[in-house]
Amino acid sequence: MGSSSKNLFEKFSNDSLIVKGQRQALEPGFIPERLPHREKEAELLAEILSPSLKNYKPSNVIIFGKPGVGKTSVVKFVESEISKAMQSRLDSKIKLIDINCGVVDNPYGVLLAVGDGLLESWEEKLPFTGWPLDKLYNTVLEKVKNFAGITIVVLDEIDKLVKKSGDSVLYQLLRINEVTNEGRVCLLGISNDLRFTEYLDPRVKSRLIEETMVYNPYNASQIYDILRDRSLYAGIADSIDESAMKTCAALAAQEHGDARRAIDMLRIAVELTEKGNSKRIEDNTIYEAKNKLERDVVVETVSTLPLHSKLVLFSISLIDEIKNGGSSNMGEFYDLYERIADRMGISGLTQRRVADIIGELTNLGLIDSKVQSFGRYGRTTTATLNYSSSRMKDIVLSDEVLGQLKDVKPLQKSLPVS
DNA sequence: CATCCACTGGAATACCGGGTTC
DNA sequence: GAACCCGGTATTCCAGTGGATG
Repeated sequence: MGSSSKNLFEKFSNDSLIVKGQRQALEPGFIPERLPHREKEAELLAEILSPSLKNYKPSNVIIFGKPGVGKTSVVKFVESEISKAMQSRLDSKIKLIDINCGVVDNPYGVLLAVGDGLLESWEEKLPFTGWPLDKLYNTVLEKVKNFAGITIVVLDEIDKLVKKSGDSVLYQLLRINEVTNEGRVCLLGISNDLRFTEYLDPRVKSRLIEETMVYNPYNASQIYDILRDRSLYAGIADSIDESAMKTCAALAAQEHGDARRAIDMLRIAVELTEKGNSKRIEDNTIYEAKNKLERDVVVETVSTLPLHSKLVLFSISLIDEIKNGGSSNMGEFYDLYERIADRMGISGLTQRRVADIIGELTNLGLIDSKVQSFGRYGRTTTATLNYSSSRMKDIVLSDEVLGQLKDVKPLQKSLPVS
């Protein structure tokens, strides 16, 4: 590489022309001290959880709301307030345990996280696999008893956990309070999906959902206030056009009132402006940022796909290409997929599995798919690409292993016109 | 209303990482 | 430390099902 005398990081560490405050205020994980338009929610949640300060078990709570409506922020905020309040009350014993069920979505993992959360500093961590579940459960139970305080378990994206692994862990955690009086467990669930409770056993449901809160999407002016607040933290308020901020808020409001998205857009707009050595963020910077964000999301999701999913996507792209944007059915893309896998010396998955992969790709928004029935002639799943086939191909082919497919063309077999 | 294709749910299998037992 | 137990994950295997059309 270059051997310039400059330090590699020099050009990155220069003071920004735009960001004069905390840059983290524009990052996804940032928890501000103020929560514009969520003050009441934070207060209510604090009220619900307040018995814990007096060593009583608070009601279990579920918070519902679409992505980016401040659920996690409110919870994190209230958590930190509880921690602060605890310091002035020596009589309260509270343990806060955060579990992201998007990452940990199986019973073992959840129990493990609770157990590890209750670990005394000198204790060894629990094994992350190997133990029978009941043994793990019993150790966790012991730890709850030993702690003899209020253990608040926050289950972010709890709907994912339930959809994947059922409600058995929830049942176990809830049961702790019936098995012992030394130490209480309080569950706080956060869910994107209003209907996930349908998957719950009625007994779990009634005990888990003692309180519910529903957070509504933000409207444009609320998002504007949030952006304004963040831009103050980040010290960029002077560098951004009023109308750019409004545009940013309006764009995000259109998409389900997702404040996270608005902040992402703002952050990218800042980065673009810095790269362009410009000093002001204007309307068009926001539009650029929006495009970049969308591109990045597609690249990110496609490039992290498992090999076979990529192959399936690639097959659909190829067919899309030769059909000039047409959709393809299971017969077509499965056939092609098998040939491609064969050519790479990989054994192809069964059609059953590919059907599931189609479902996954559809959930990710990369393709659209639906089952079509042709009556007497059976039925099939048809898939349509949501992005241009050339772009999709490029992204898939950027995979190390898949680069060798650059020259692959689908054999021009009989492709029935739909 | 039978028919046809493949969709679909669930059980079965294989494999992995890691603890436990003797 | 070999053999076995345990739970998780990925995939296959199999049988039952769906639904428009002819």
